[in-house]
Amino acid sequence: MKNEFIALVDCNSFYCSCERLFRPALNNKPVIVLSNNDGCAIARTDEAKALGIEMGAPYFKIKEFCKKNNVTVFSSNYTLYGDMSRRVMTTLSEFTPELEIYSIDEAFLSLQEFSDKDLTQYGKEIKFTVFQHTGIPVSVGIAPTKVLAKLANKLAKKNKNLGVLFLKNEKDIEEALKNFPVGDIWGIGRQSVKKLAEYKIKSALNLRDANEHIIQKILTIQGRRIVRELRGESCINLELAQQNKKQIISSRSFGRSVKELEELKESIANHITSAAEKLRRQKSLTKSITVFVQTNPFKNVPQYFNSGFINLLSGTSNTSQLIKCSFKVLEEIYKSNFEYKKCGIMLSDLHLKSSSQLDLFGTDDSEKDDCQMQTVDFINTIHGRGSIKPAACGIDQFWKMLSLMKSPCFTTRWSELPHIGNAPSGFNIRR
DNA sequence: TCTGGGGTCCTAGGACCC
DNA sequence: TCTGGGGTCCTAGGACCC
Repeated sequence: MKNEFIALVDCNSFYCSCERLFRPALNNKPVIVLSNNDGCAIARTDEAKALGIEMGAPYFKIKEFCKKNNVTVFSSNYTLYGDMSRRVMTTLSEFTPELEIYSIDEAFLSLQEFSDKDLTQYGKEIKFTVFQHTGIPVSVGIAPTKVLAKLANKLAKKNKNLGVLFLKNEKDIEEALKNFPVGDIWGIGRQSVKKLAEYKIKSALNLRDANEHIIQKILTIQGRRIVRELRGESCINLELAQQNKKQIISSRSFGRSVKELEELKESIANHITSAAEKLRRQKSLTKSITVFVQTNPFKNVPQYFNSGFINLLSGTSNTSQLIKCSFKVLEEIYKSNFEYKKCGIMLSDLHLKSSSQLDLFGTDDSEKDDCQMQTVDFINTIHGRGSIKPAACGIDQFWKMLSLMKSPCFTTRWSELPHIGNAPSGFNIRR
């Protein structure tokens, strides 16, 4: 076996841990964080899991239960989580020259340069330092491949006291795979579990020892890669550079049902505005805009789901132009007399602005447009997101989502900073 | 009353070409 | 009247992830 190892560091119940930072009285208590619109539970502390609250449980179904069991409930506060994530990742980058930020609460670290170290000890150091710097508890899994590191991390999470697991040789790996359900492996979802069950493949060890060709037939090339990774052969590389997005989606459910075209337009304009900001941030242009609208599938009312798209001759990242195009599509797919619950947009066919071609017959307003957009982005950076935006976005935003239990943006807004002497009970003032 | 949102990769199948 | 075969490109949809 090669002497190269990868660590996966994963924050424990990340969103809940962020909320707890400022309410230490909630330590060791059940806490959950809800999705947008206060729809369902998307993060749970161990105490909440122990009470039987499932991932994705609709809040309206567990509301009473939470009240009865003193579960503290938060709406999601992505500004806070994003900021804490940045701090965690900065700390992690001190431990390796090669870091892949995999998601808001997870990162892979190449430990190639440290193979002479005691990696269990190194894992403990990582865990301790992240906690010291940010207050966020993490678990660390270390193994020869990404799939095995993910697996080690899951096992590390079960061992609260240590929270670090290093699979250093064949024996450790075999031991870990033996009782590990195949469905808990990274990349094996529900459909794959069903297919594998037909071949009596139930544990990670079964999968590792299965015939590669058969696995490729039933799970495509991705499945085959997983088998190899389980055998300790690395075939999923670390992605060190932040990749540009290949598509940008913005969509959201409404706080209430929406019927009028004008109302949908306002929402679509907002989606376009935020997607276009992201597009400009990565210095790209889009050539294809998709718009979709949808009624509430959980409600017993006439259902309608439709989407349409428009292809542009030349790429753009200009918000006004994108709004104009999206309205055209929306008008085509809109039908009156439906109660809409959700709508959204997708920008695809993205390419770097530097490599774009001009529309042969179009007039080139791009310089003027660029200047205007740069000014808008600049003002919003200085004065906060949404300080200025197109009139089409509306002002009162009646359709806006619910977020009734949101914590303040402690770390990113001066106005929401905790005050000494005026703090809620159990408040922790941090530097 | 109340069920998230944003992404990627892979494959099958159609369109088209020679 | 004949009703091939191989190649490429594109897209929709499935599956999966956090």
